[in-house]
Amino acid sequence: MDKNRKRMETMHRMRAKGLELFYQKGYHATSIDDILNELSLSKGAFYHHFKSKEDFFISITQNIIMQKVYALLVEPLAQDKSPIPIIIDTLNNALETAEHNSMDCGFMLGNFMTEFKRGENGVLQYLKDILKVWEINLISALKNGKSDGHIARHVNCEEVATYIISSYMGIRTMMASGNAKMLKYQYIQQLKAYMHTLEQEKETIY
Amino acid sequence: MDKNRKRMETMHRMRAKGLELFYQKGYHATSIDDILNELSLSKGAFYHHFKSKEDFFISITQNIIMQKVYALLVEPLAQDKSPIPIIIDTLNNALETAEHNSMDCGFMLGNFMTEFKRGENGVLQYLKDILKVWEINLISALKNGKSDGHIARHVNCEEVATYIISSYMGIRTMMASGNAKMLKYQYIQQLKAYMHTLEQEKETIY
DNA sequence: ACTTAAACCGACCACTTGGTCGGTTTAGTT
DNA sequence: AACTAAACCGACCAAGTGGTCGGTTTAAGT
Repeated sequence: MDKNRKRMETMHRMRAKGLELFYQKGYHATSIDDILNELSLSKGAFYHHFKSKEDFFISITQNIIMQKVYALLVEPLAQDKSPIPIIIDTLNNALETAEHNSMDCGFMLGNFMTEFKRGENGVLQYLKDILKVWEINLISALKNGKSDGHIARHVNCEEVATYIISSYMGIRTMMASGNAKMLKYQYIQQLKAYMHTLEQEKETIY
Repeated sequence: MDKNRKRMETMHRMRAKGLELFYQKGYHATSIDDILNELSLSKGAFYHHFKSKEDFFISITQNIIMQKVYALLVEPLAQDKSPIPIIIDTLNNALETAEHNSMDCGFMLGNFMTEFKRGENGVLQYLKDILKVWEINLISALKNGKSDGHIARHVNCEEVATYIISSYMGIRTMMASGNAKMLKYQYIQQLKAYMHTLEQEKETIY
């Protein structure tokens, strides 16, 4: 079935360009025609593949945004060493990517959560679910670090995960408004300081 | 001139309702008619007082948002004791307000900065300026704390301010998506832990 | 009472929006 | 080559959108 490949290809092109524009200009400020014009595709093609603008966005969320979050923030956590340097490196790398992307517009998940904050809308739940995956994996990495003696026993991993996520979401928003390089440096310095306070004191082990 | 009072009154009603709706639904998703209908005012009245939707929003920014940020985040910093409990209390209080407001939709400044992130737009600058005021006052409070021996000399106040602001912006975004109470608790616990690592060790003074 | 200038009204405009639909092209199947 | 079903086109629509403008009401100054 070559038809099916064509279908997938077209849908993917639409999703990729859709995400690009939604991310740059926001969901409400981006029209379907904006996307279609850049792809030289028609309304007919769009509504053949997606049943509405919202459905389209949800499809982007689950197909592309989810992957990006996994690749950038979740998978790097699965290394077999102390979670403290792992988390620092992961966030540092994520910010690096952002800093050197002149089109960076902040943390996708955070931006869209802000735009879809009004309750009833189904979209918000999908975004929250993805964030939850990150949170769970962060907590899990921290707990493993505790078992392995890298993190002090008194540390509350859930609290730490929340604190890390909040600071990351915030710094990404701030970086999107300019001065990314300095903000990133300042953030990472303090993240390091904070993370190292979670460390198991070496002396107390022996 | 009673005319002038009338003018101010009407403009203020428009701004207040405008901010309410912009904050709830977002700038692009809120039409001028939405605002006007709730106030039983007409397009004519609106464009008599404001030259455009954007001008209207800027006016809201400088008249209301700025005041709110001052009252909630800047002025409380001006107390004559260690900045560590001051900052903790200030943020705790700001989150308290948010938590008990069922209509809470996140950190206004952060939300609007996200929505206006595309450069050219003049609006972003006004928002950034307000955030800058908070930052400067935070730094200043921290530096005073250093002079007064409450904060260790090795602490980099600019970095700390950035880290505090980023975490606050992030947690507000997260709280707007539900579970506010627990998130607030977790955040404050870790904020305390972090802030206390900045403390001047009592022993070293004597 | 009359004037004047504001505050305000609401019909109107050009334009854009998300979405529809009858039709045409394209590519596998027989 | 004929058939079929998909992928795709583009004109069209109703419902808004931000913004305009000629007119009416209101209230202060004289």
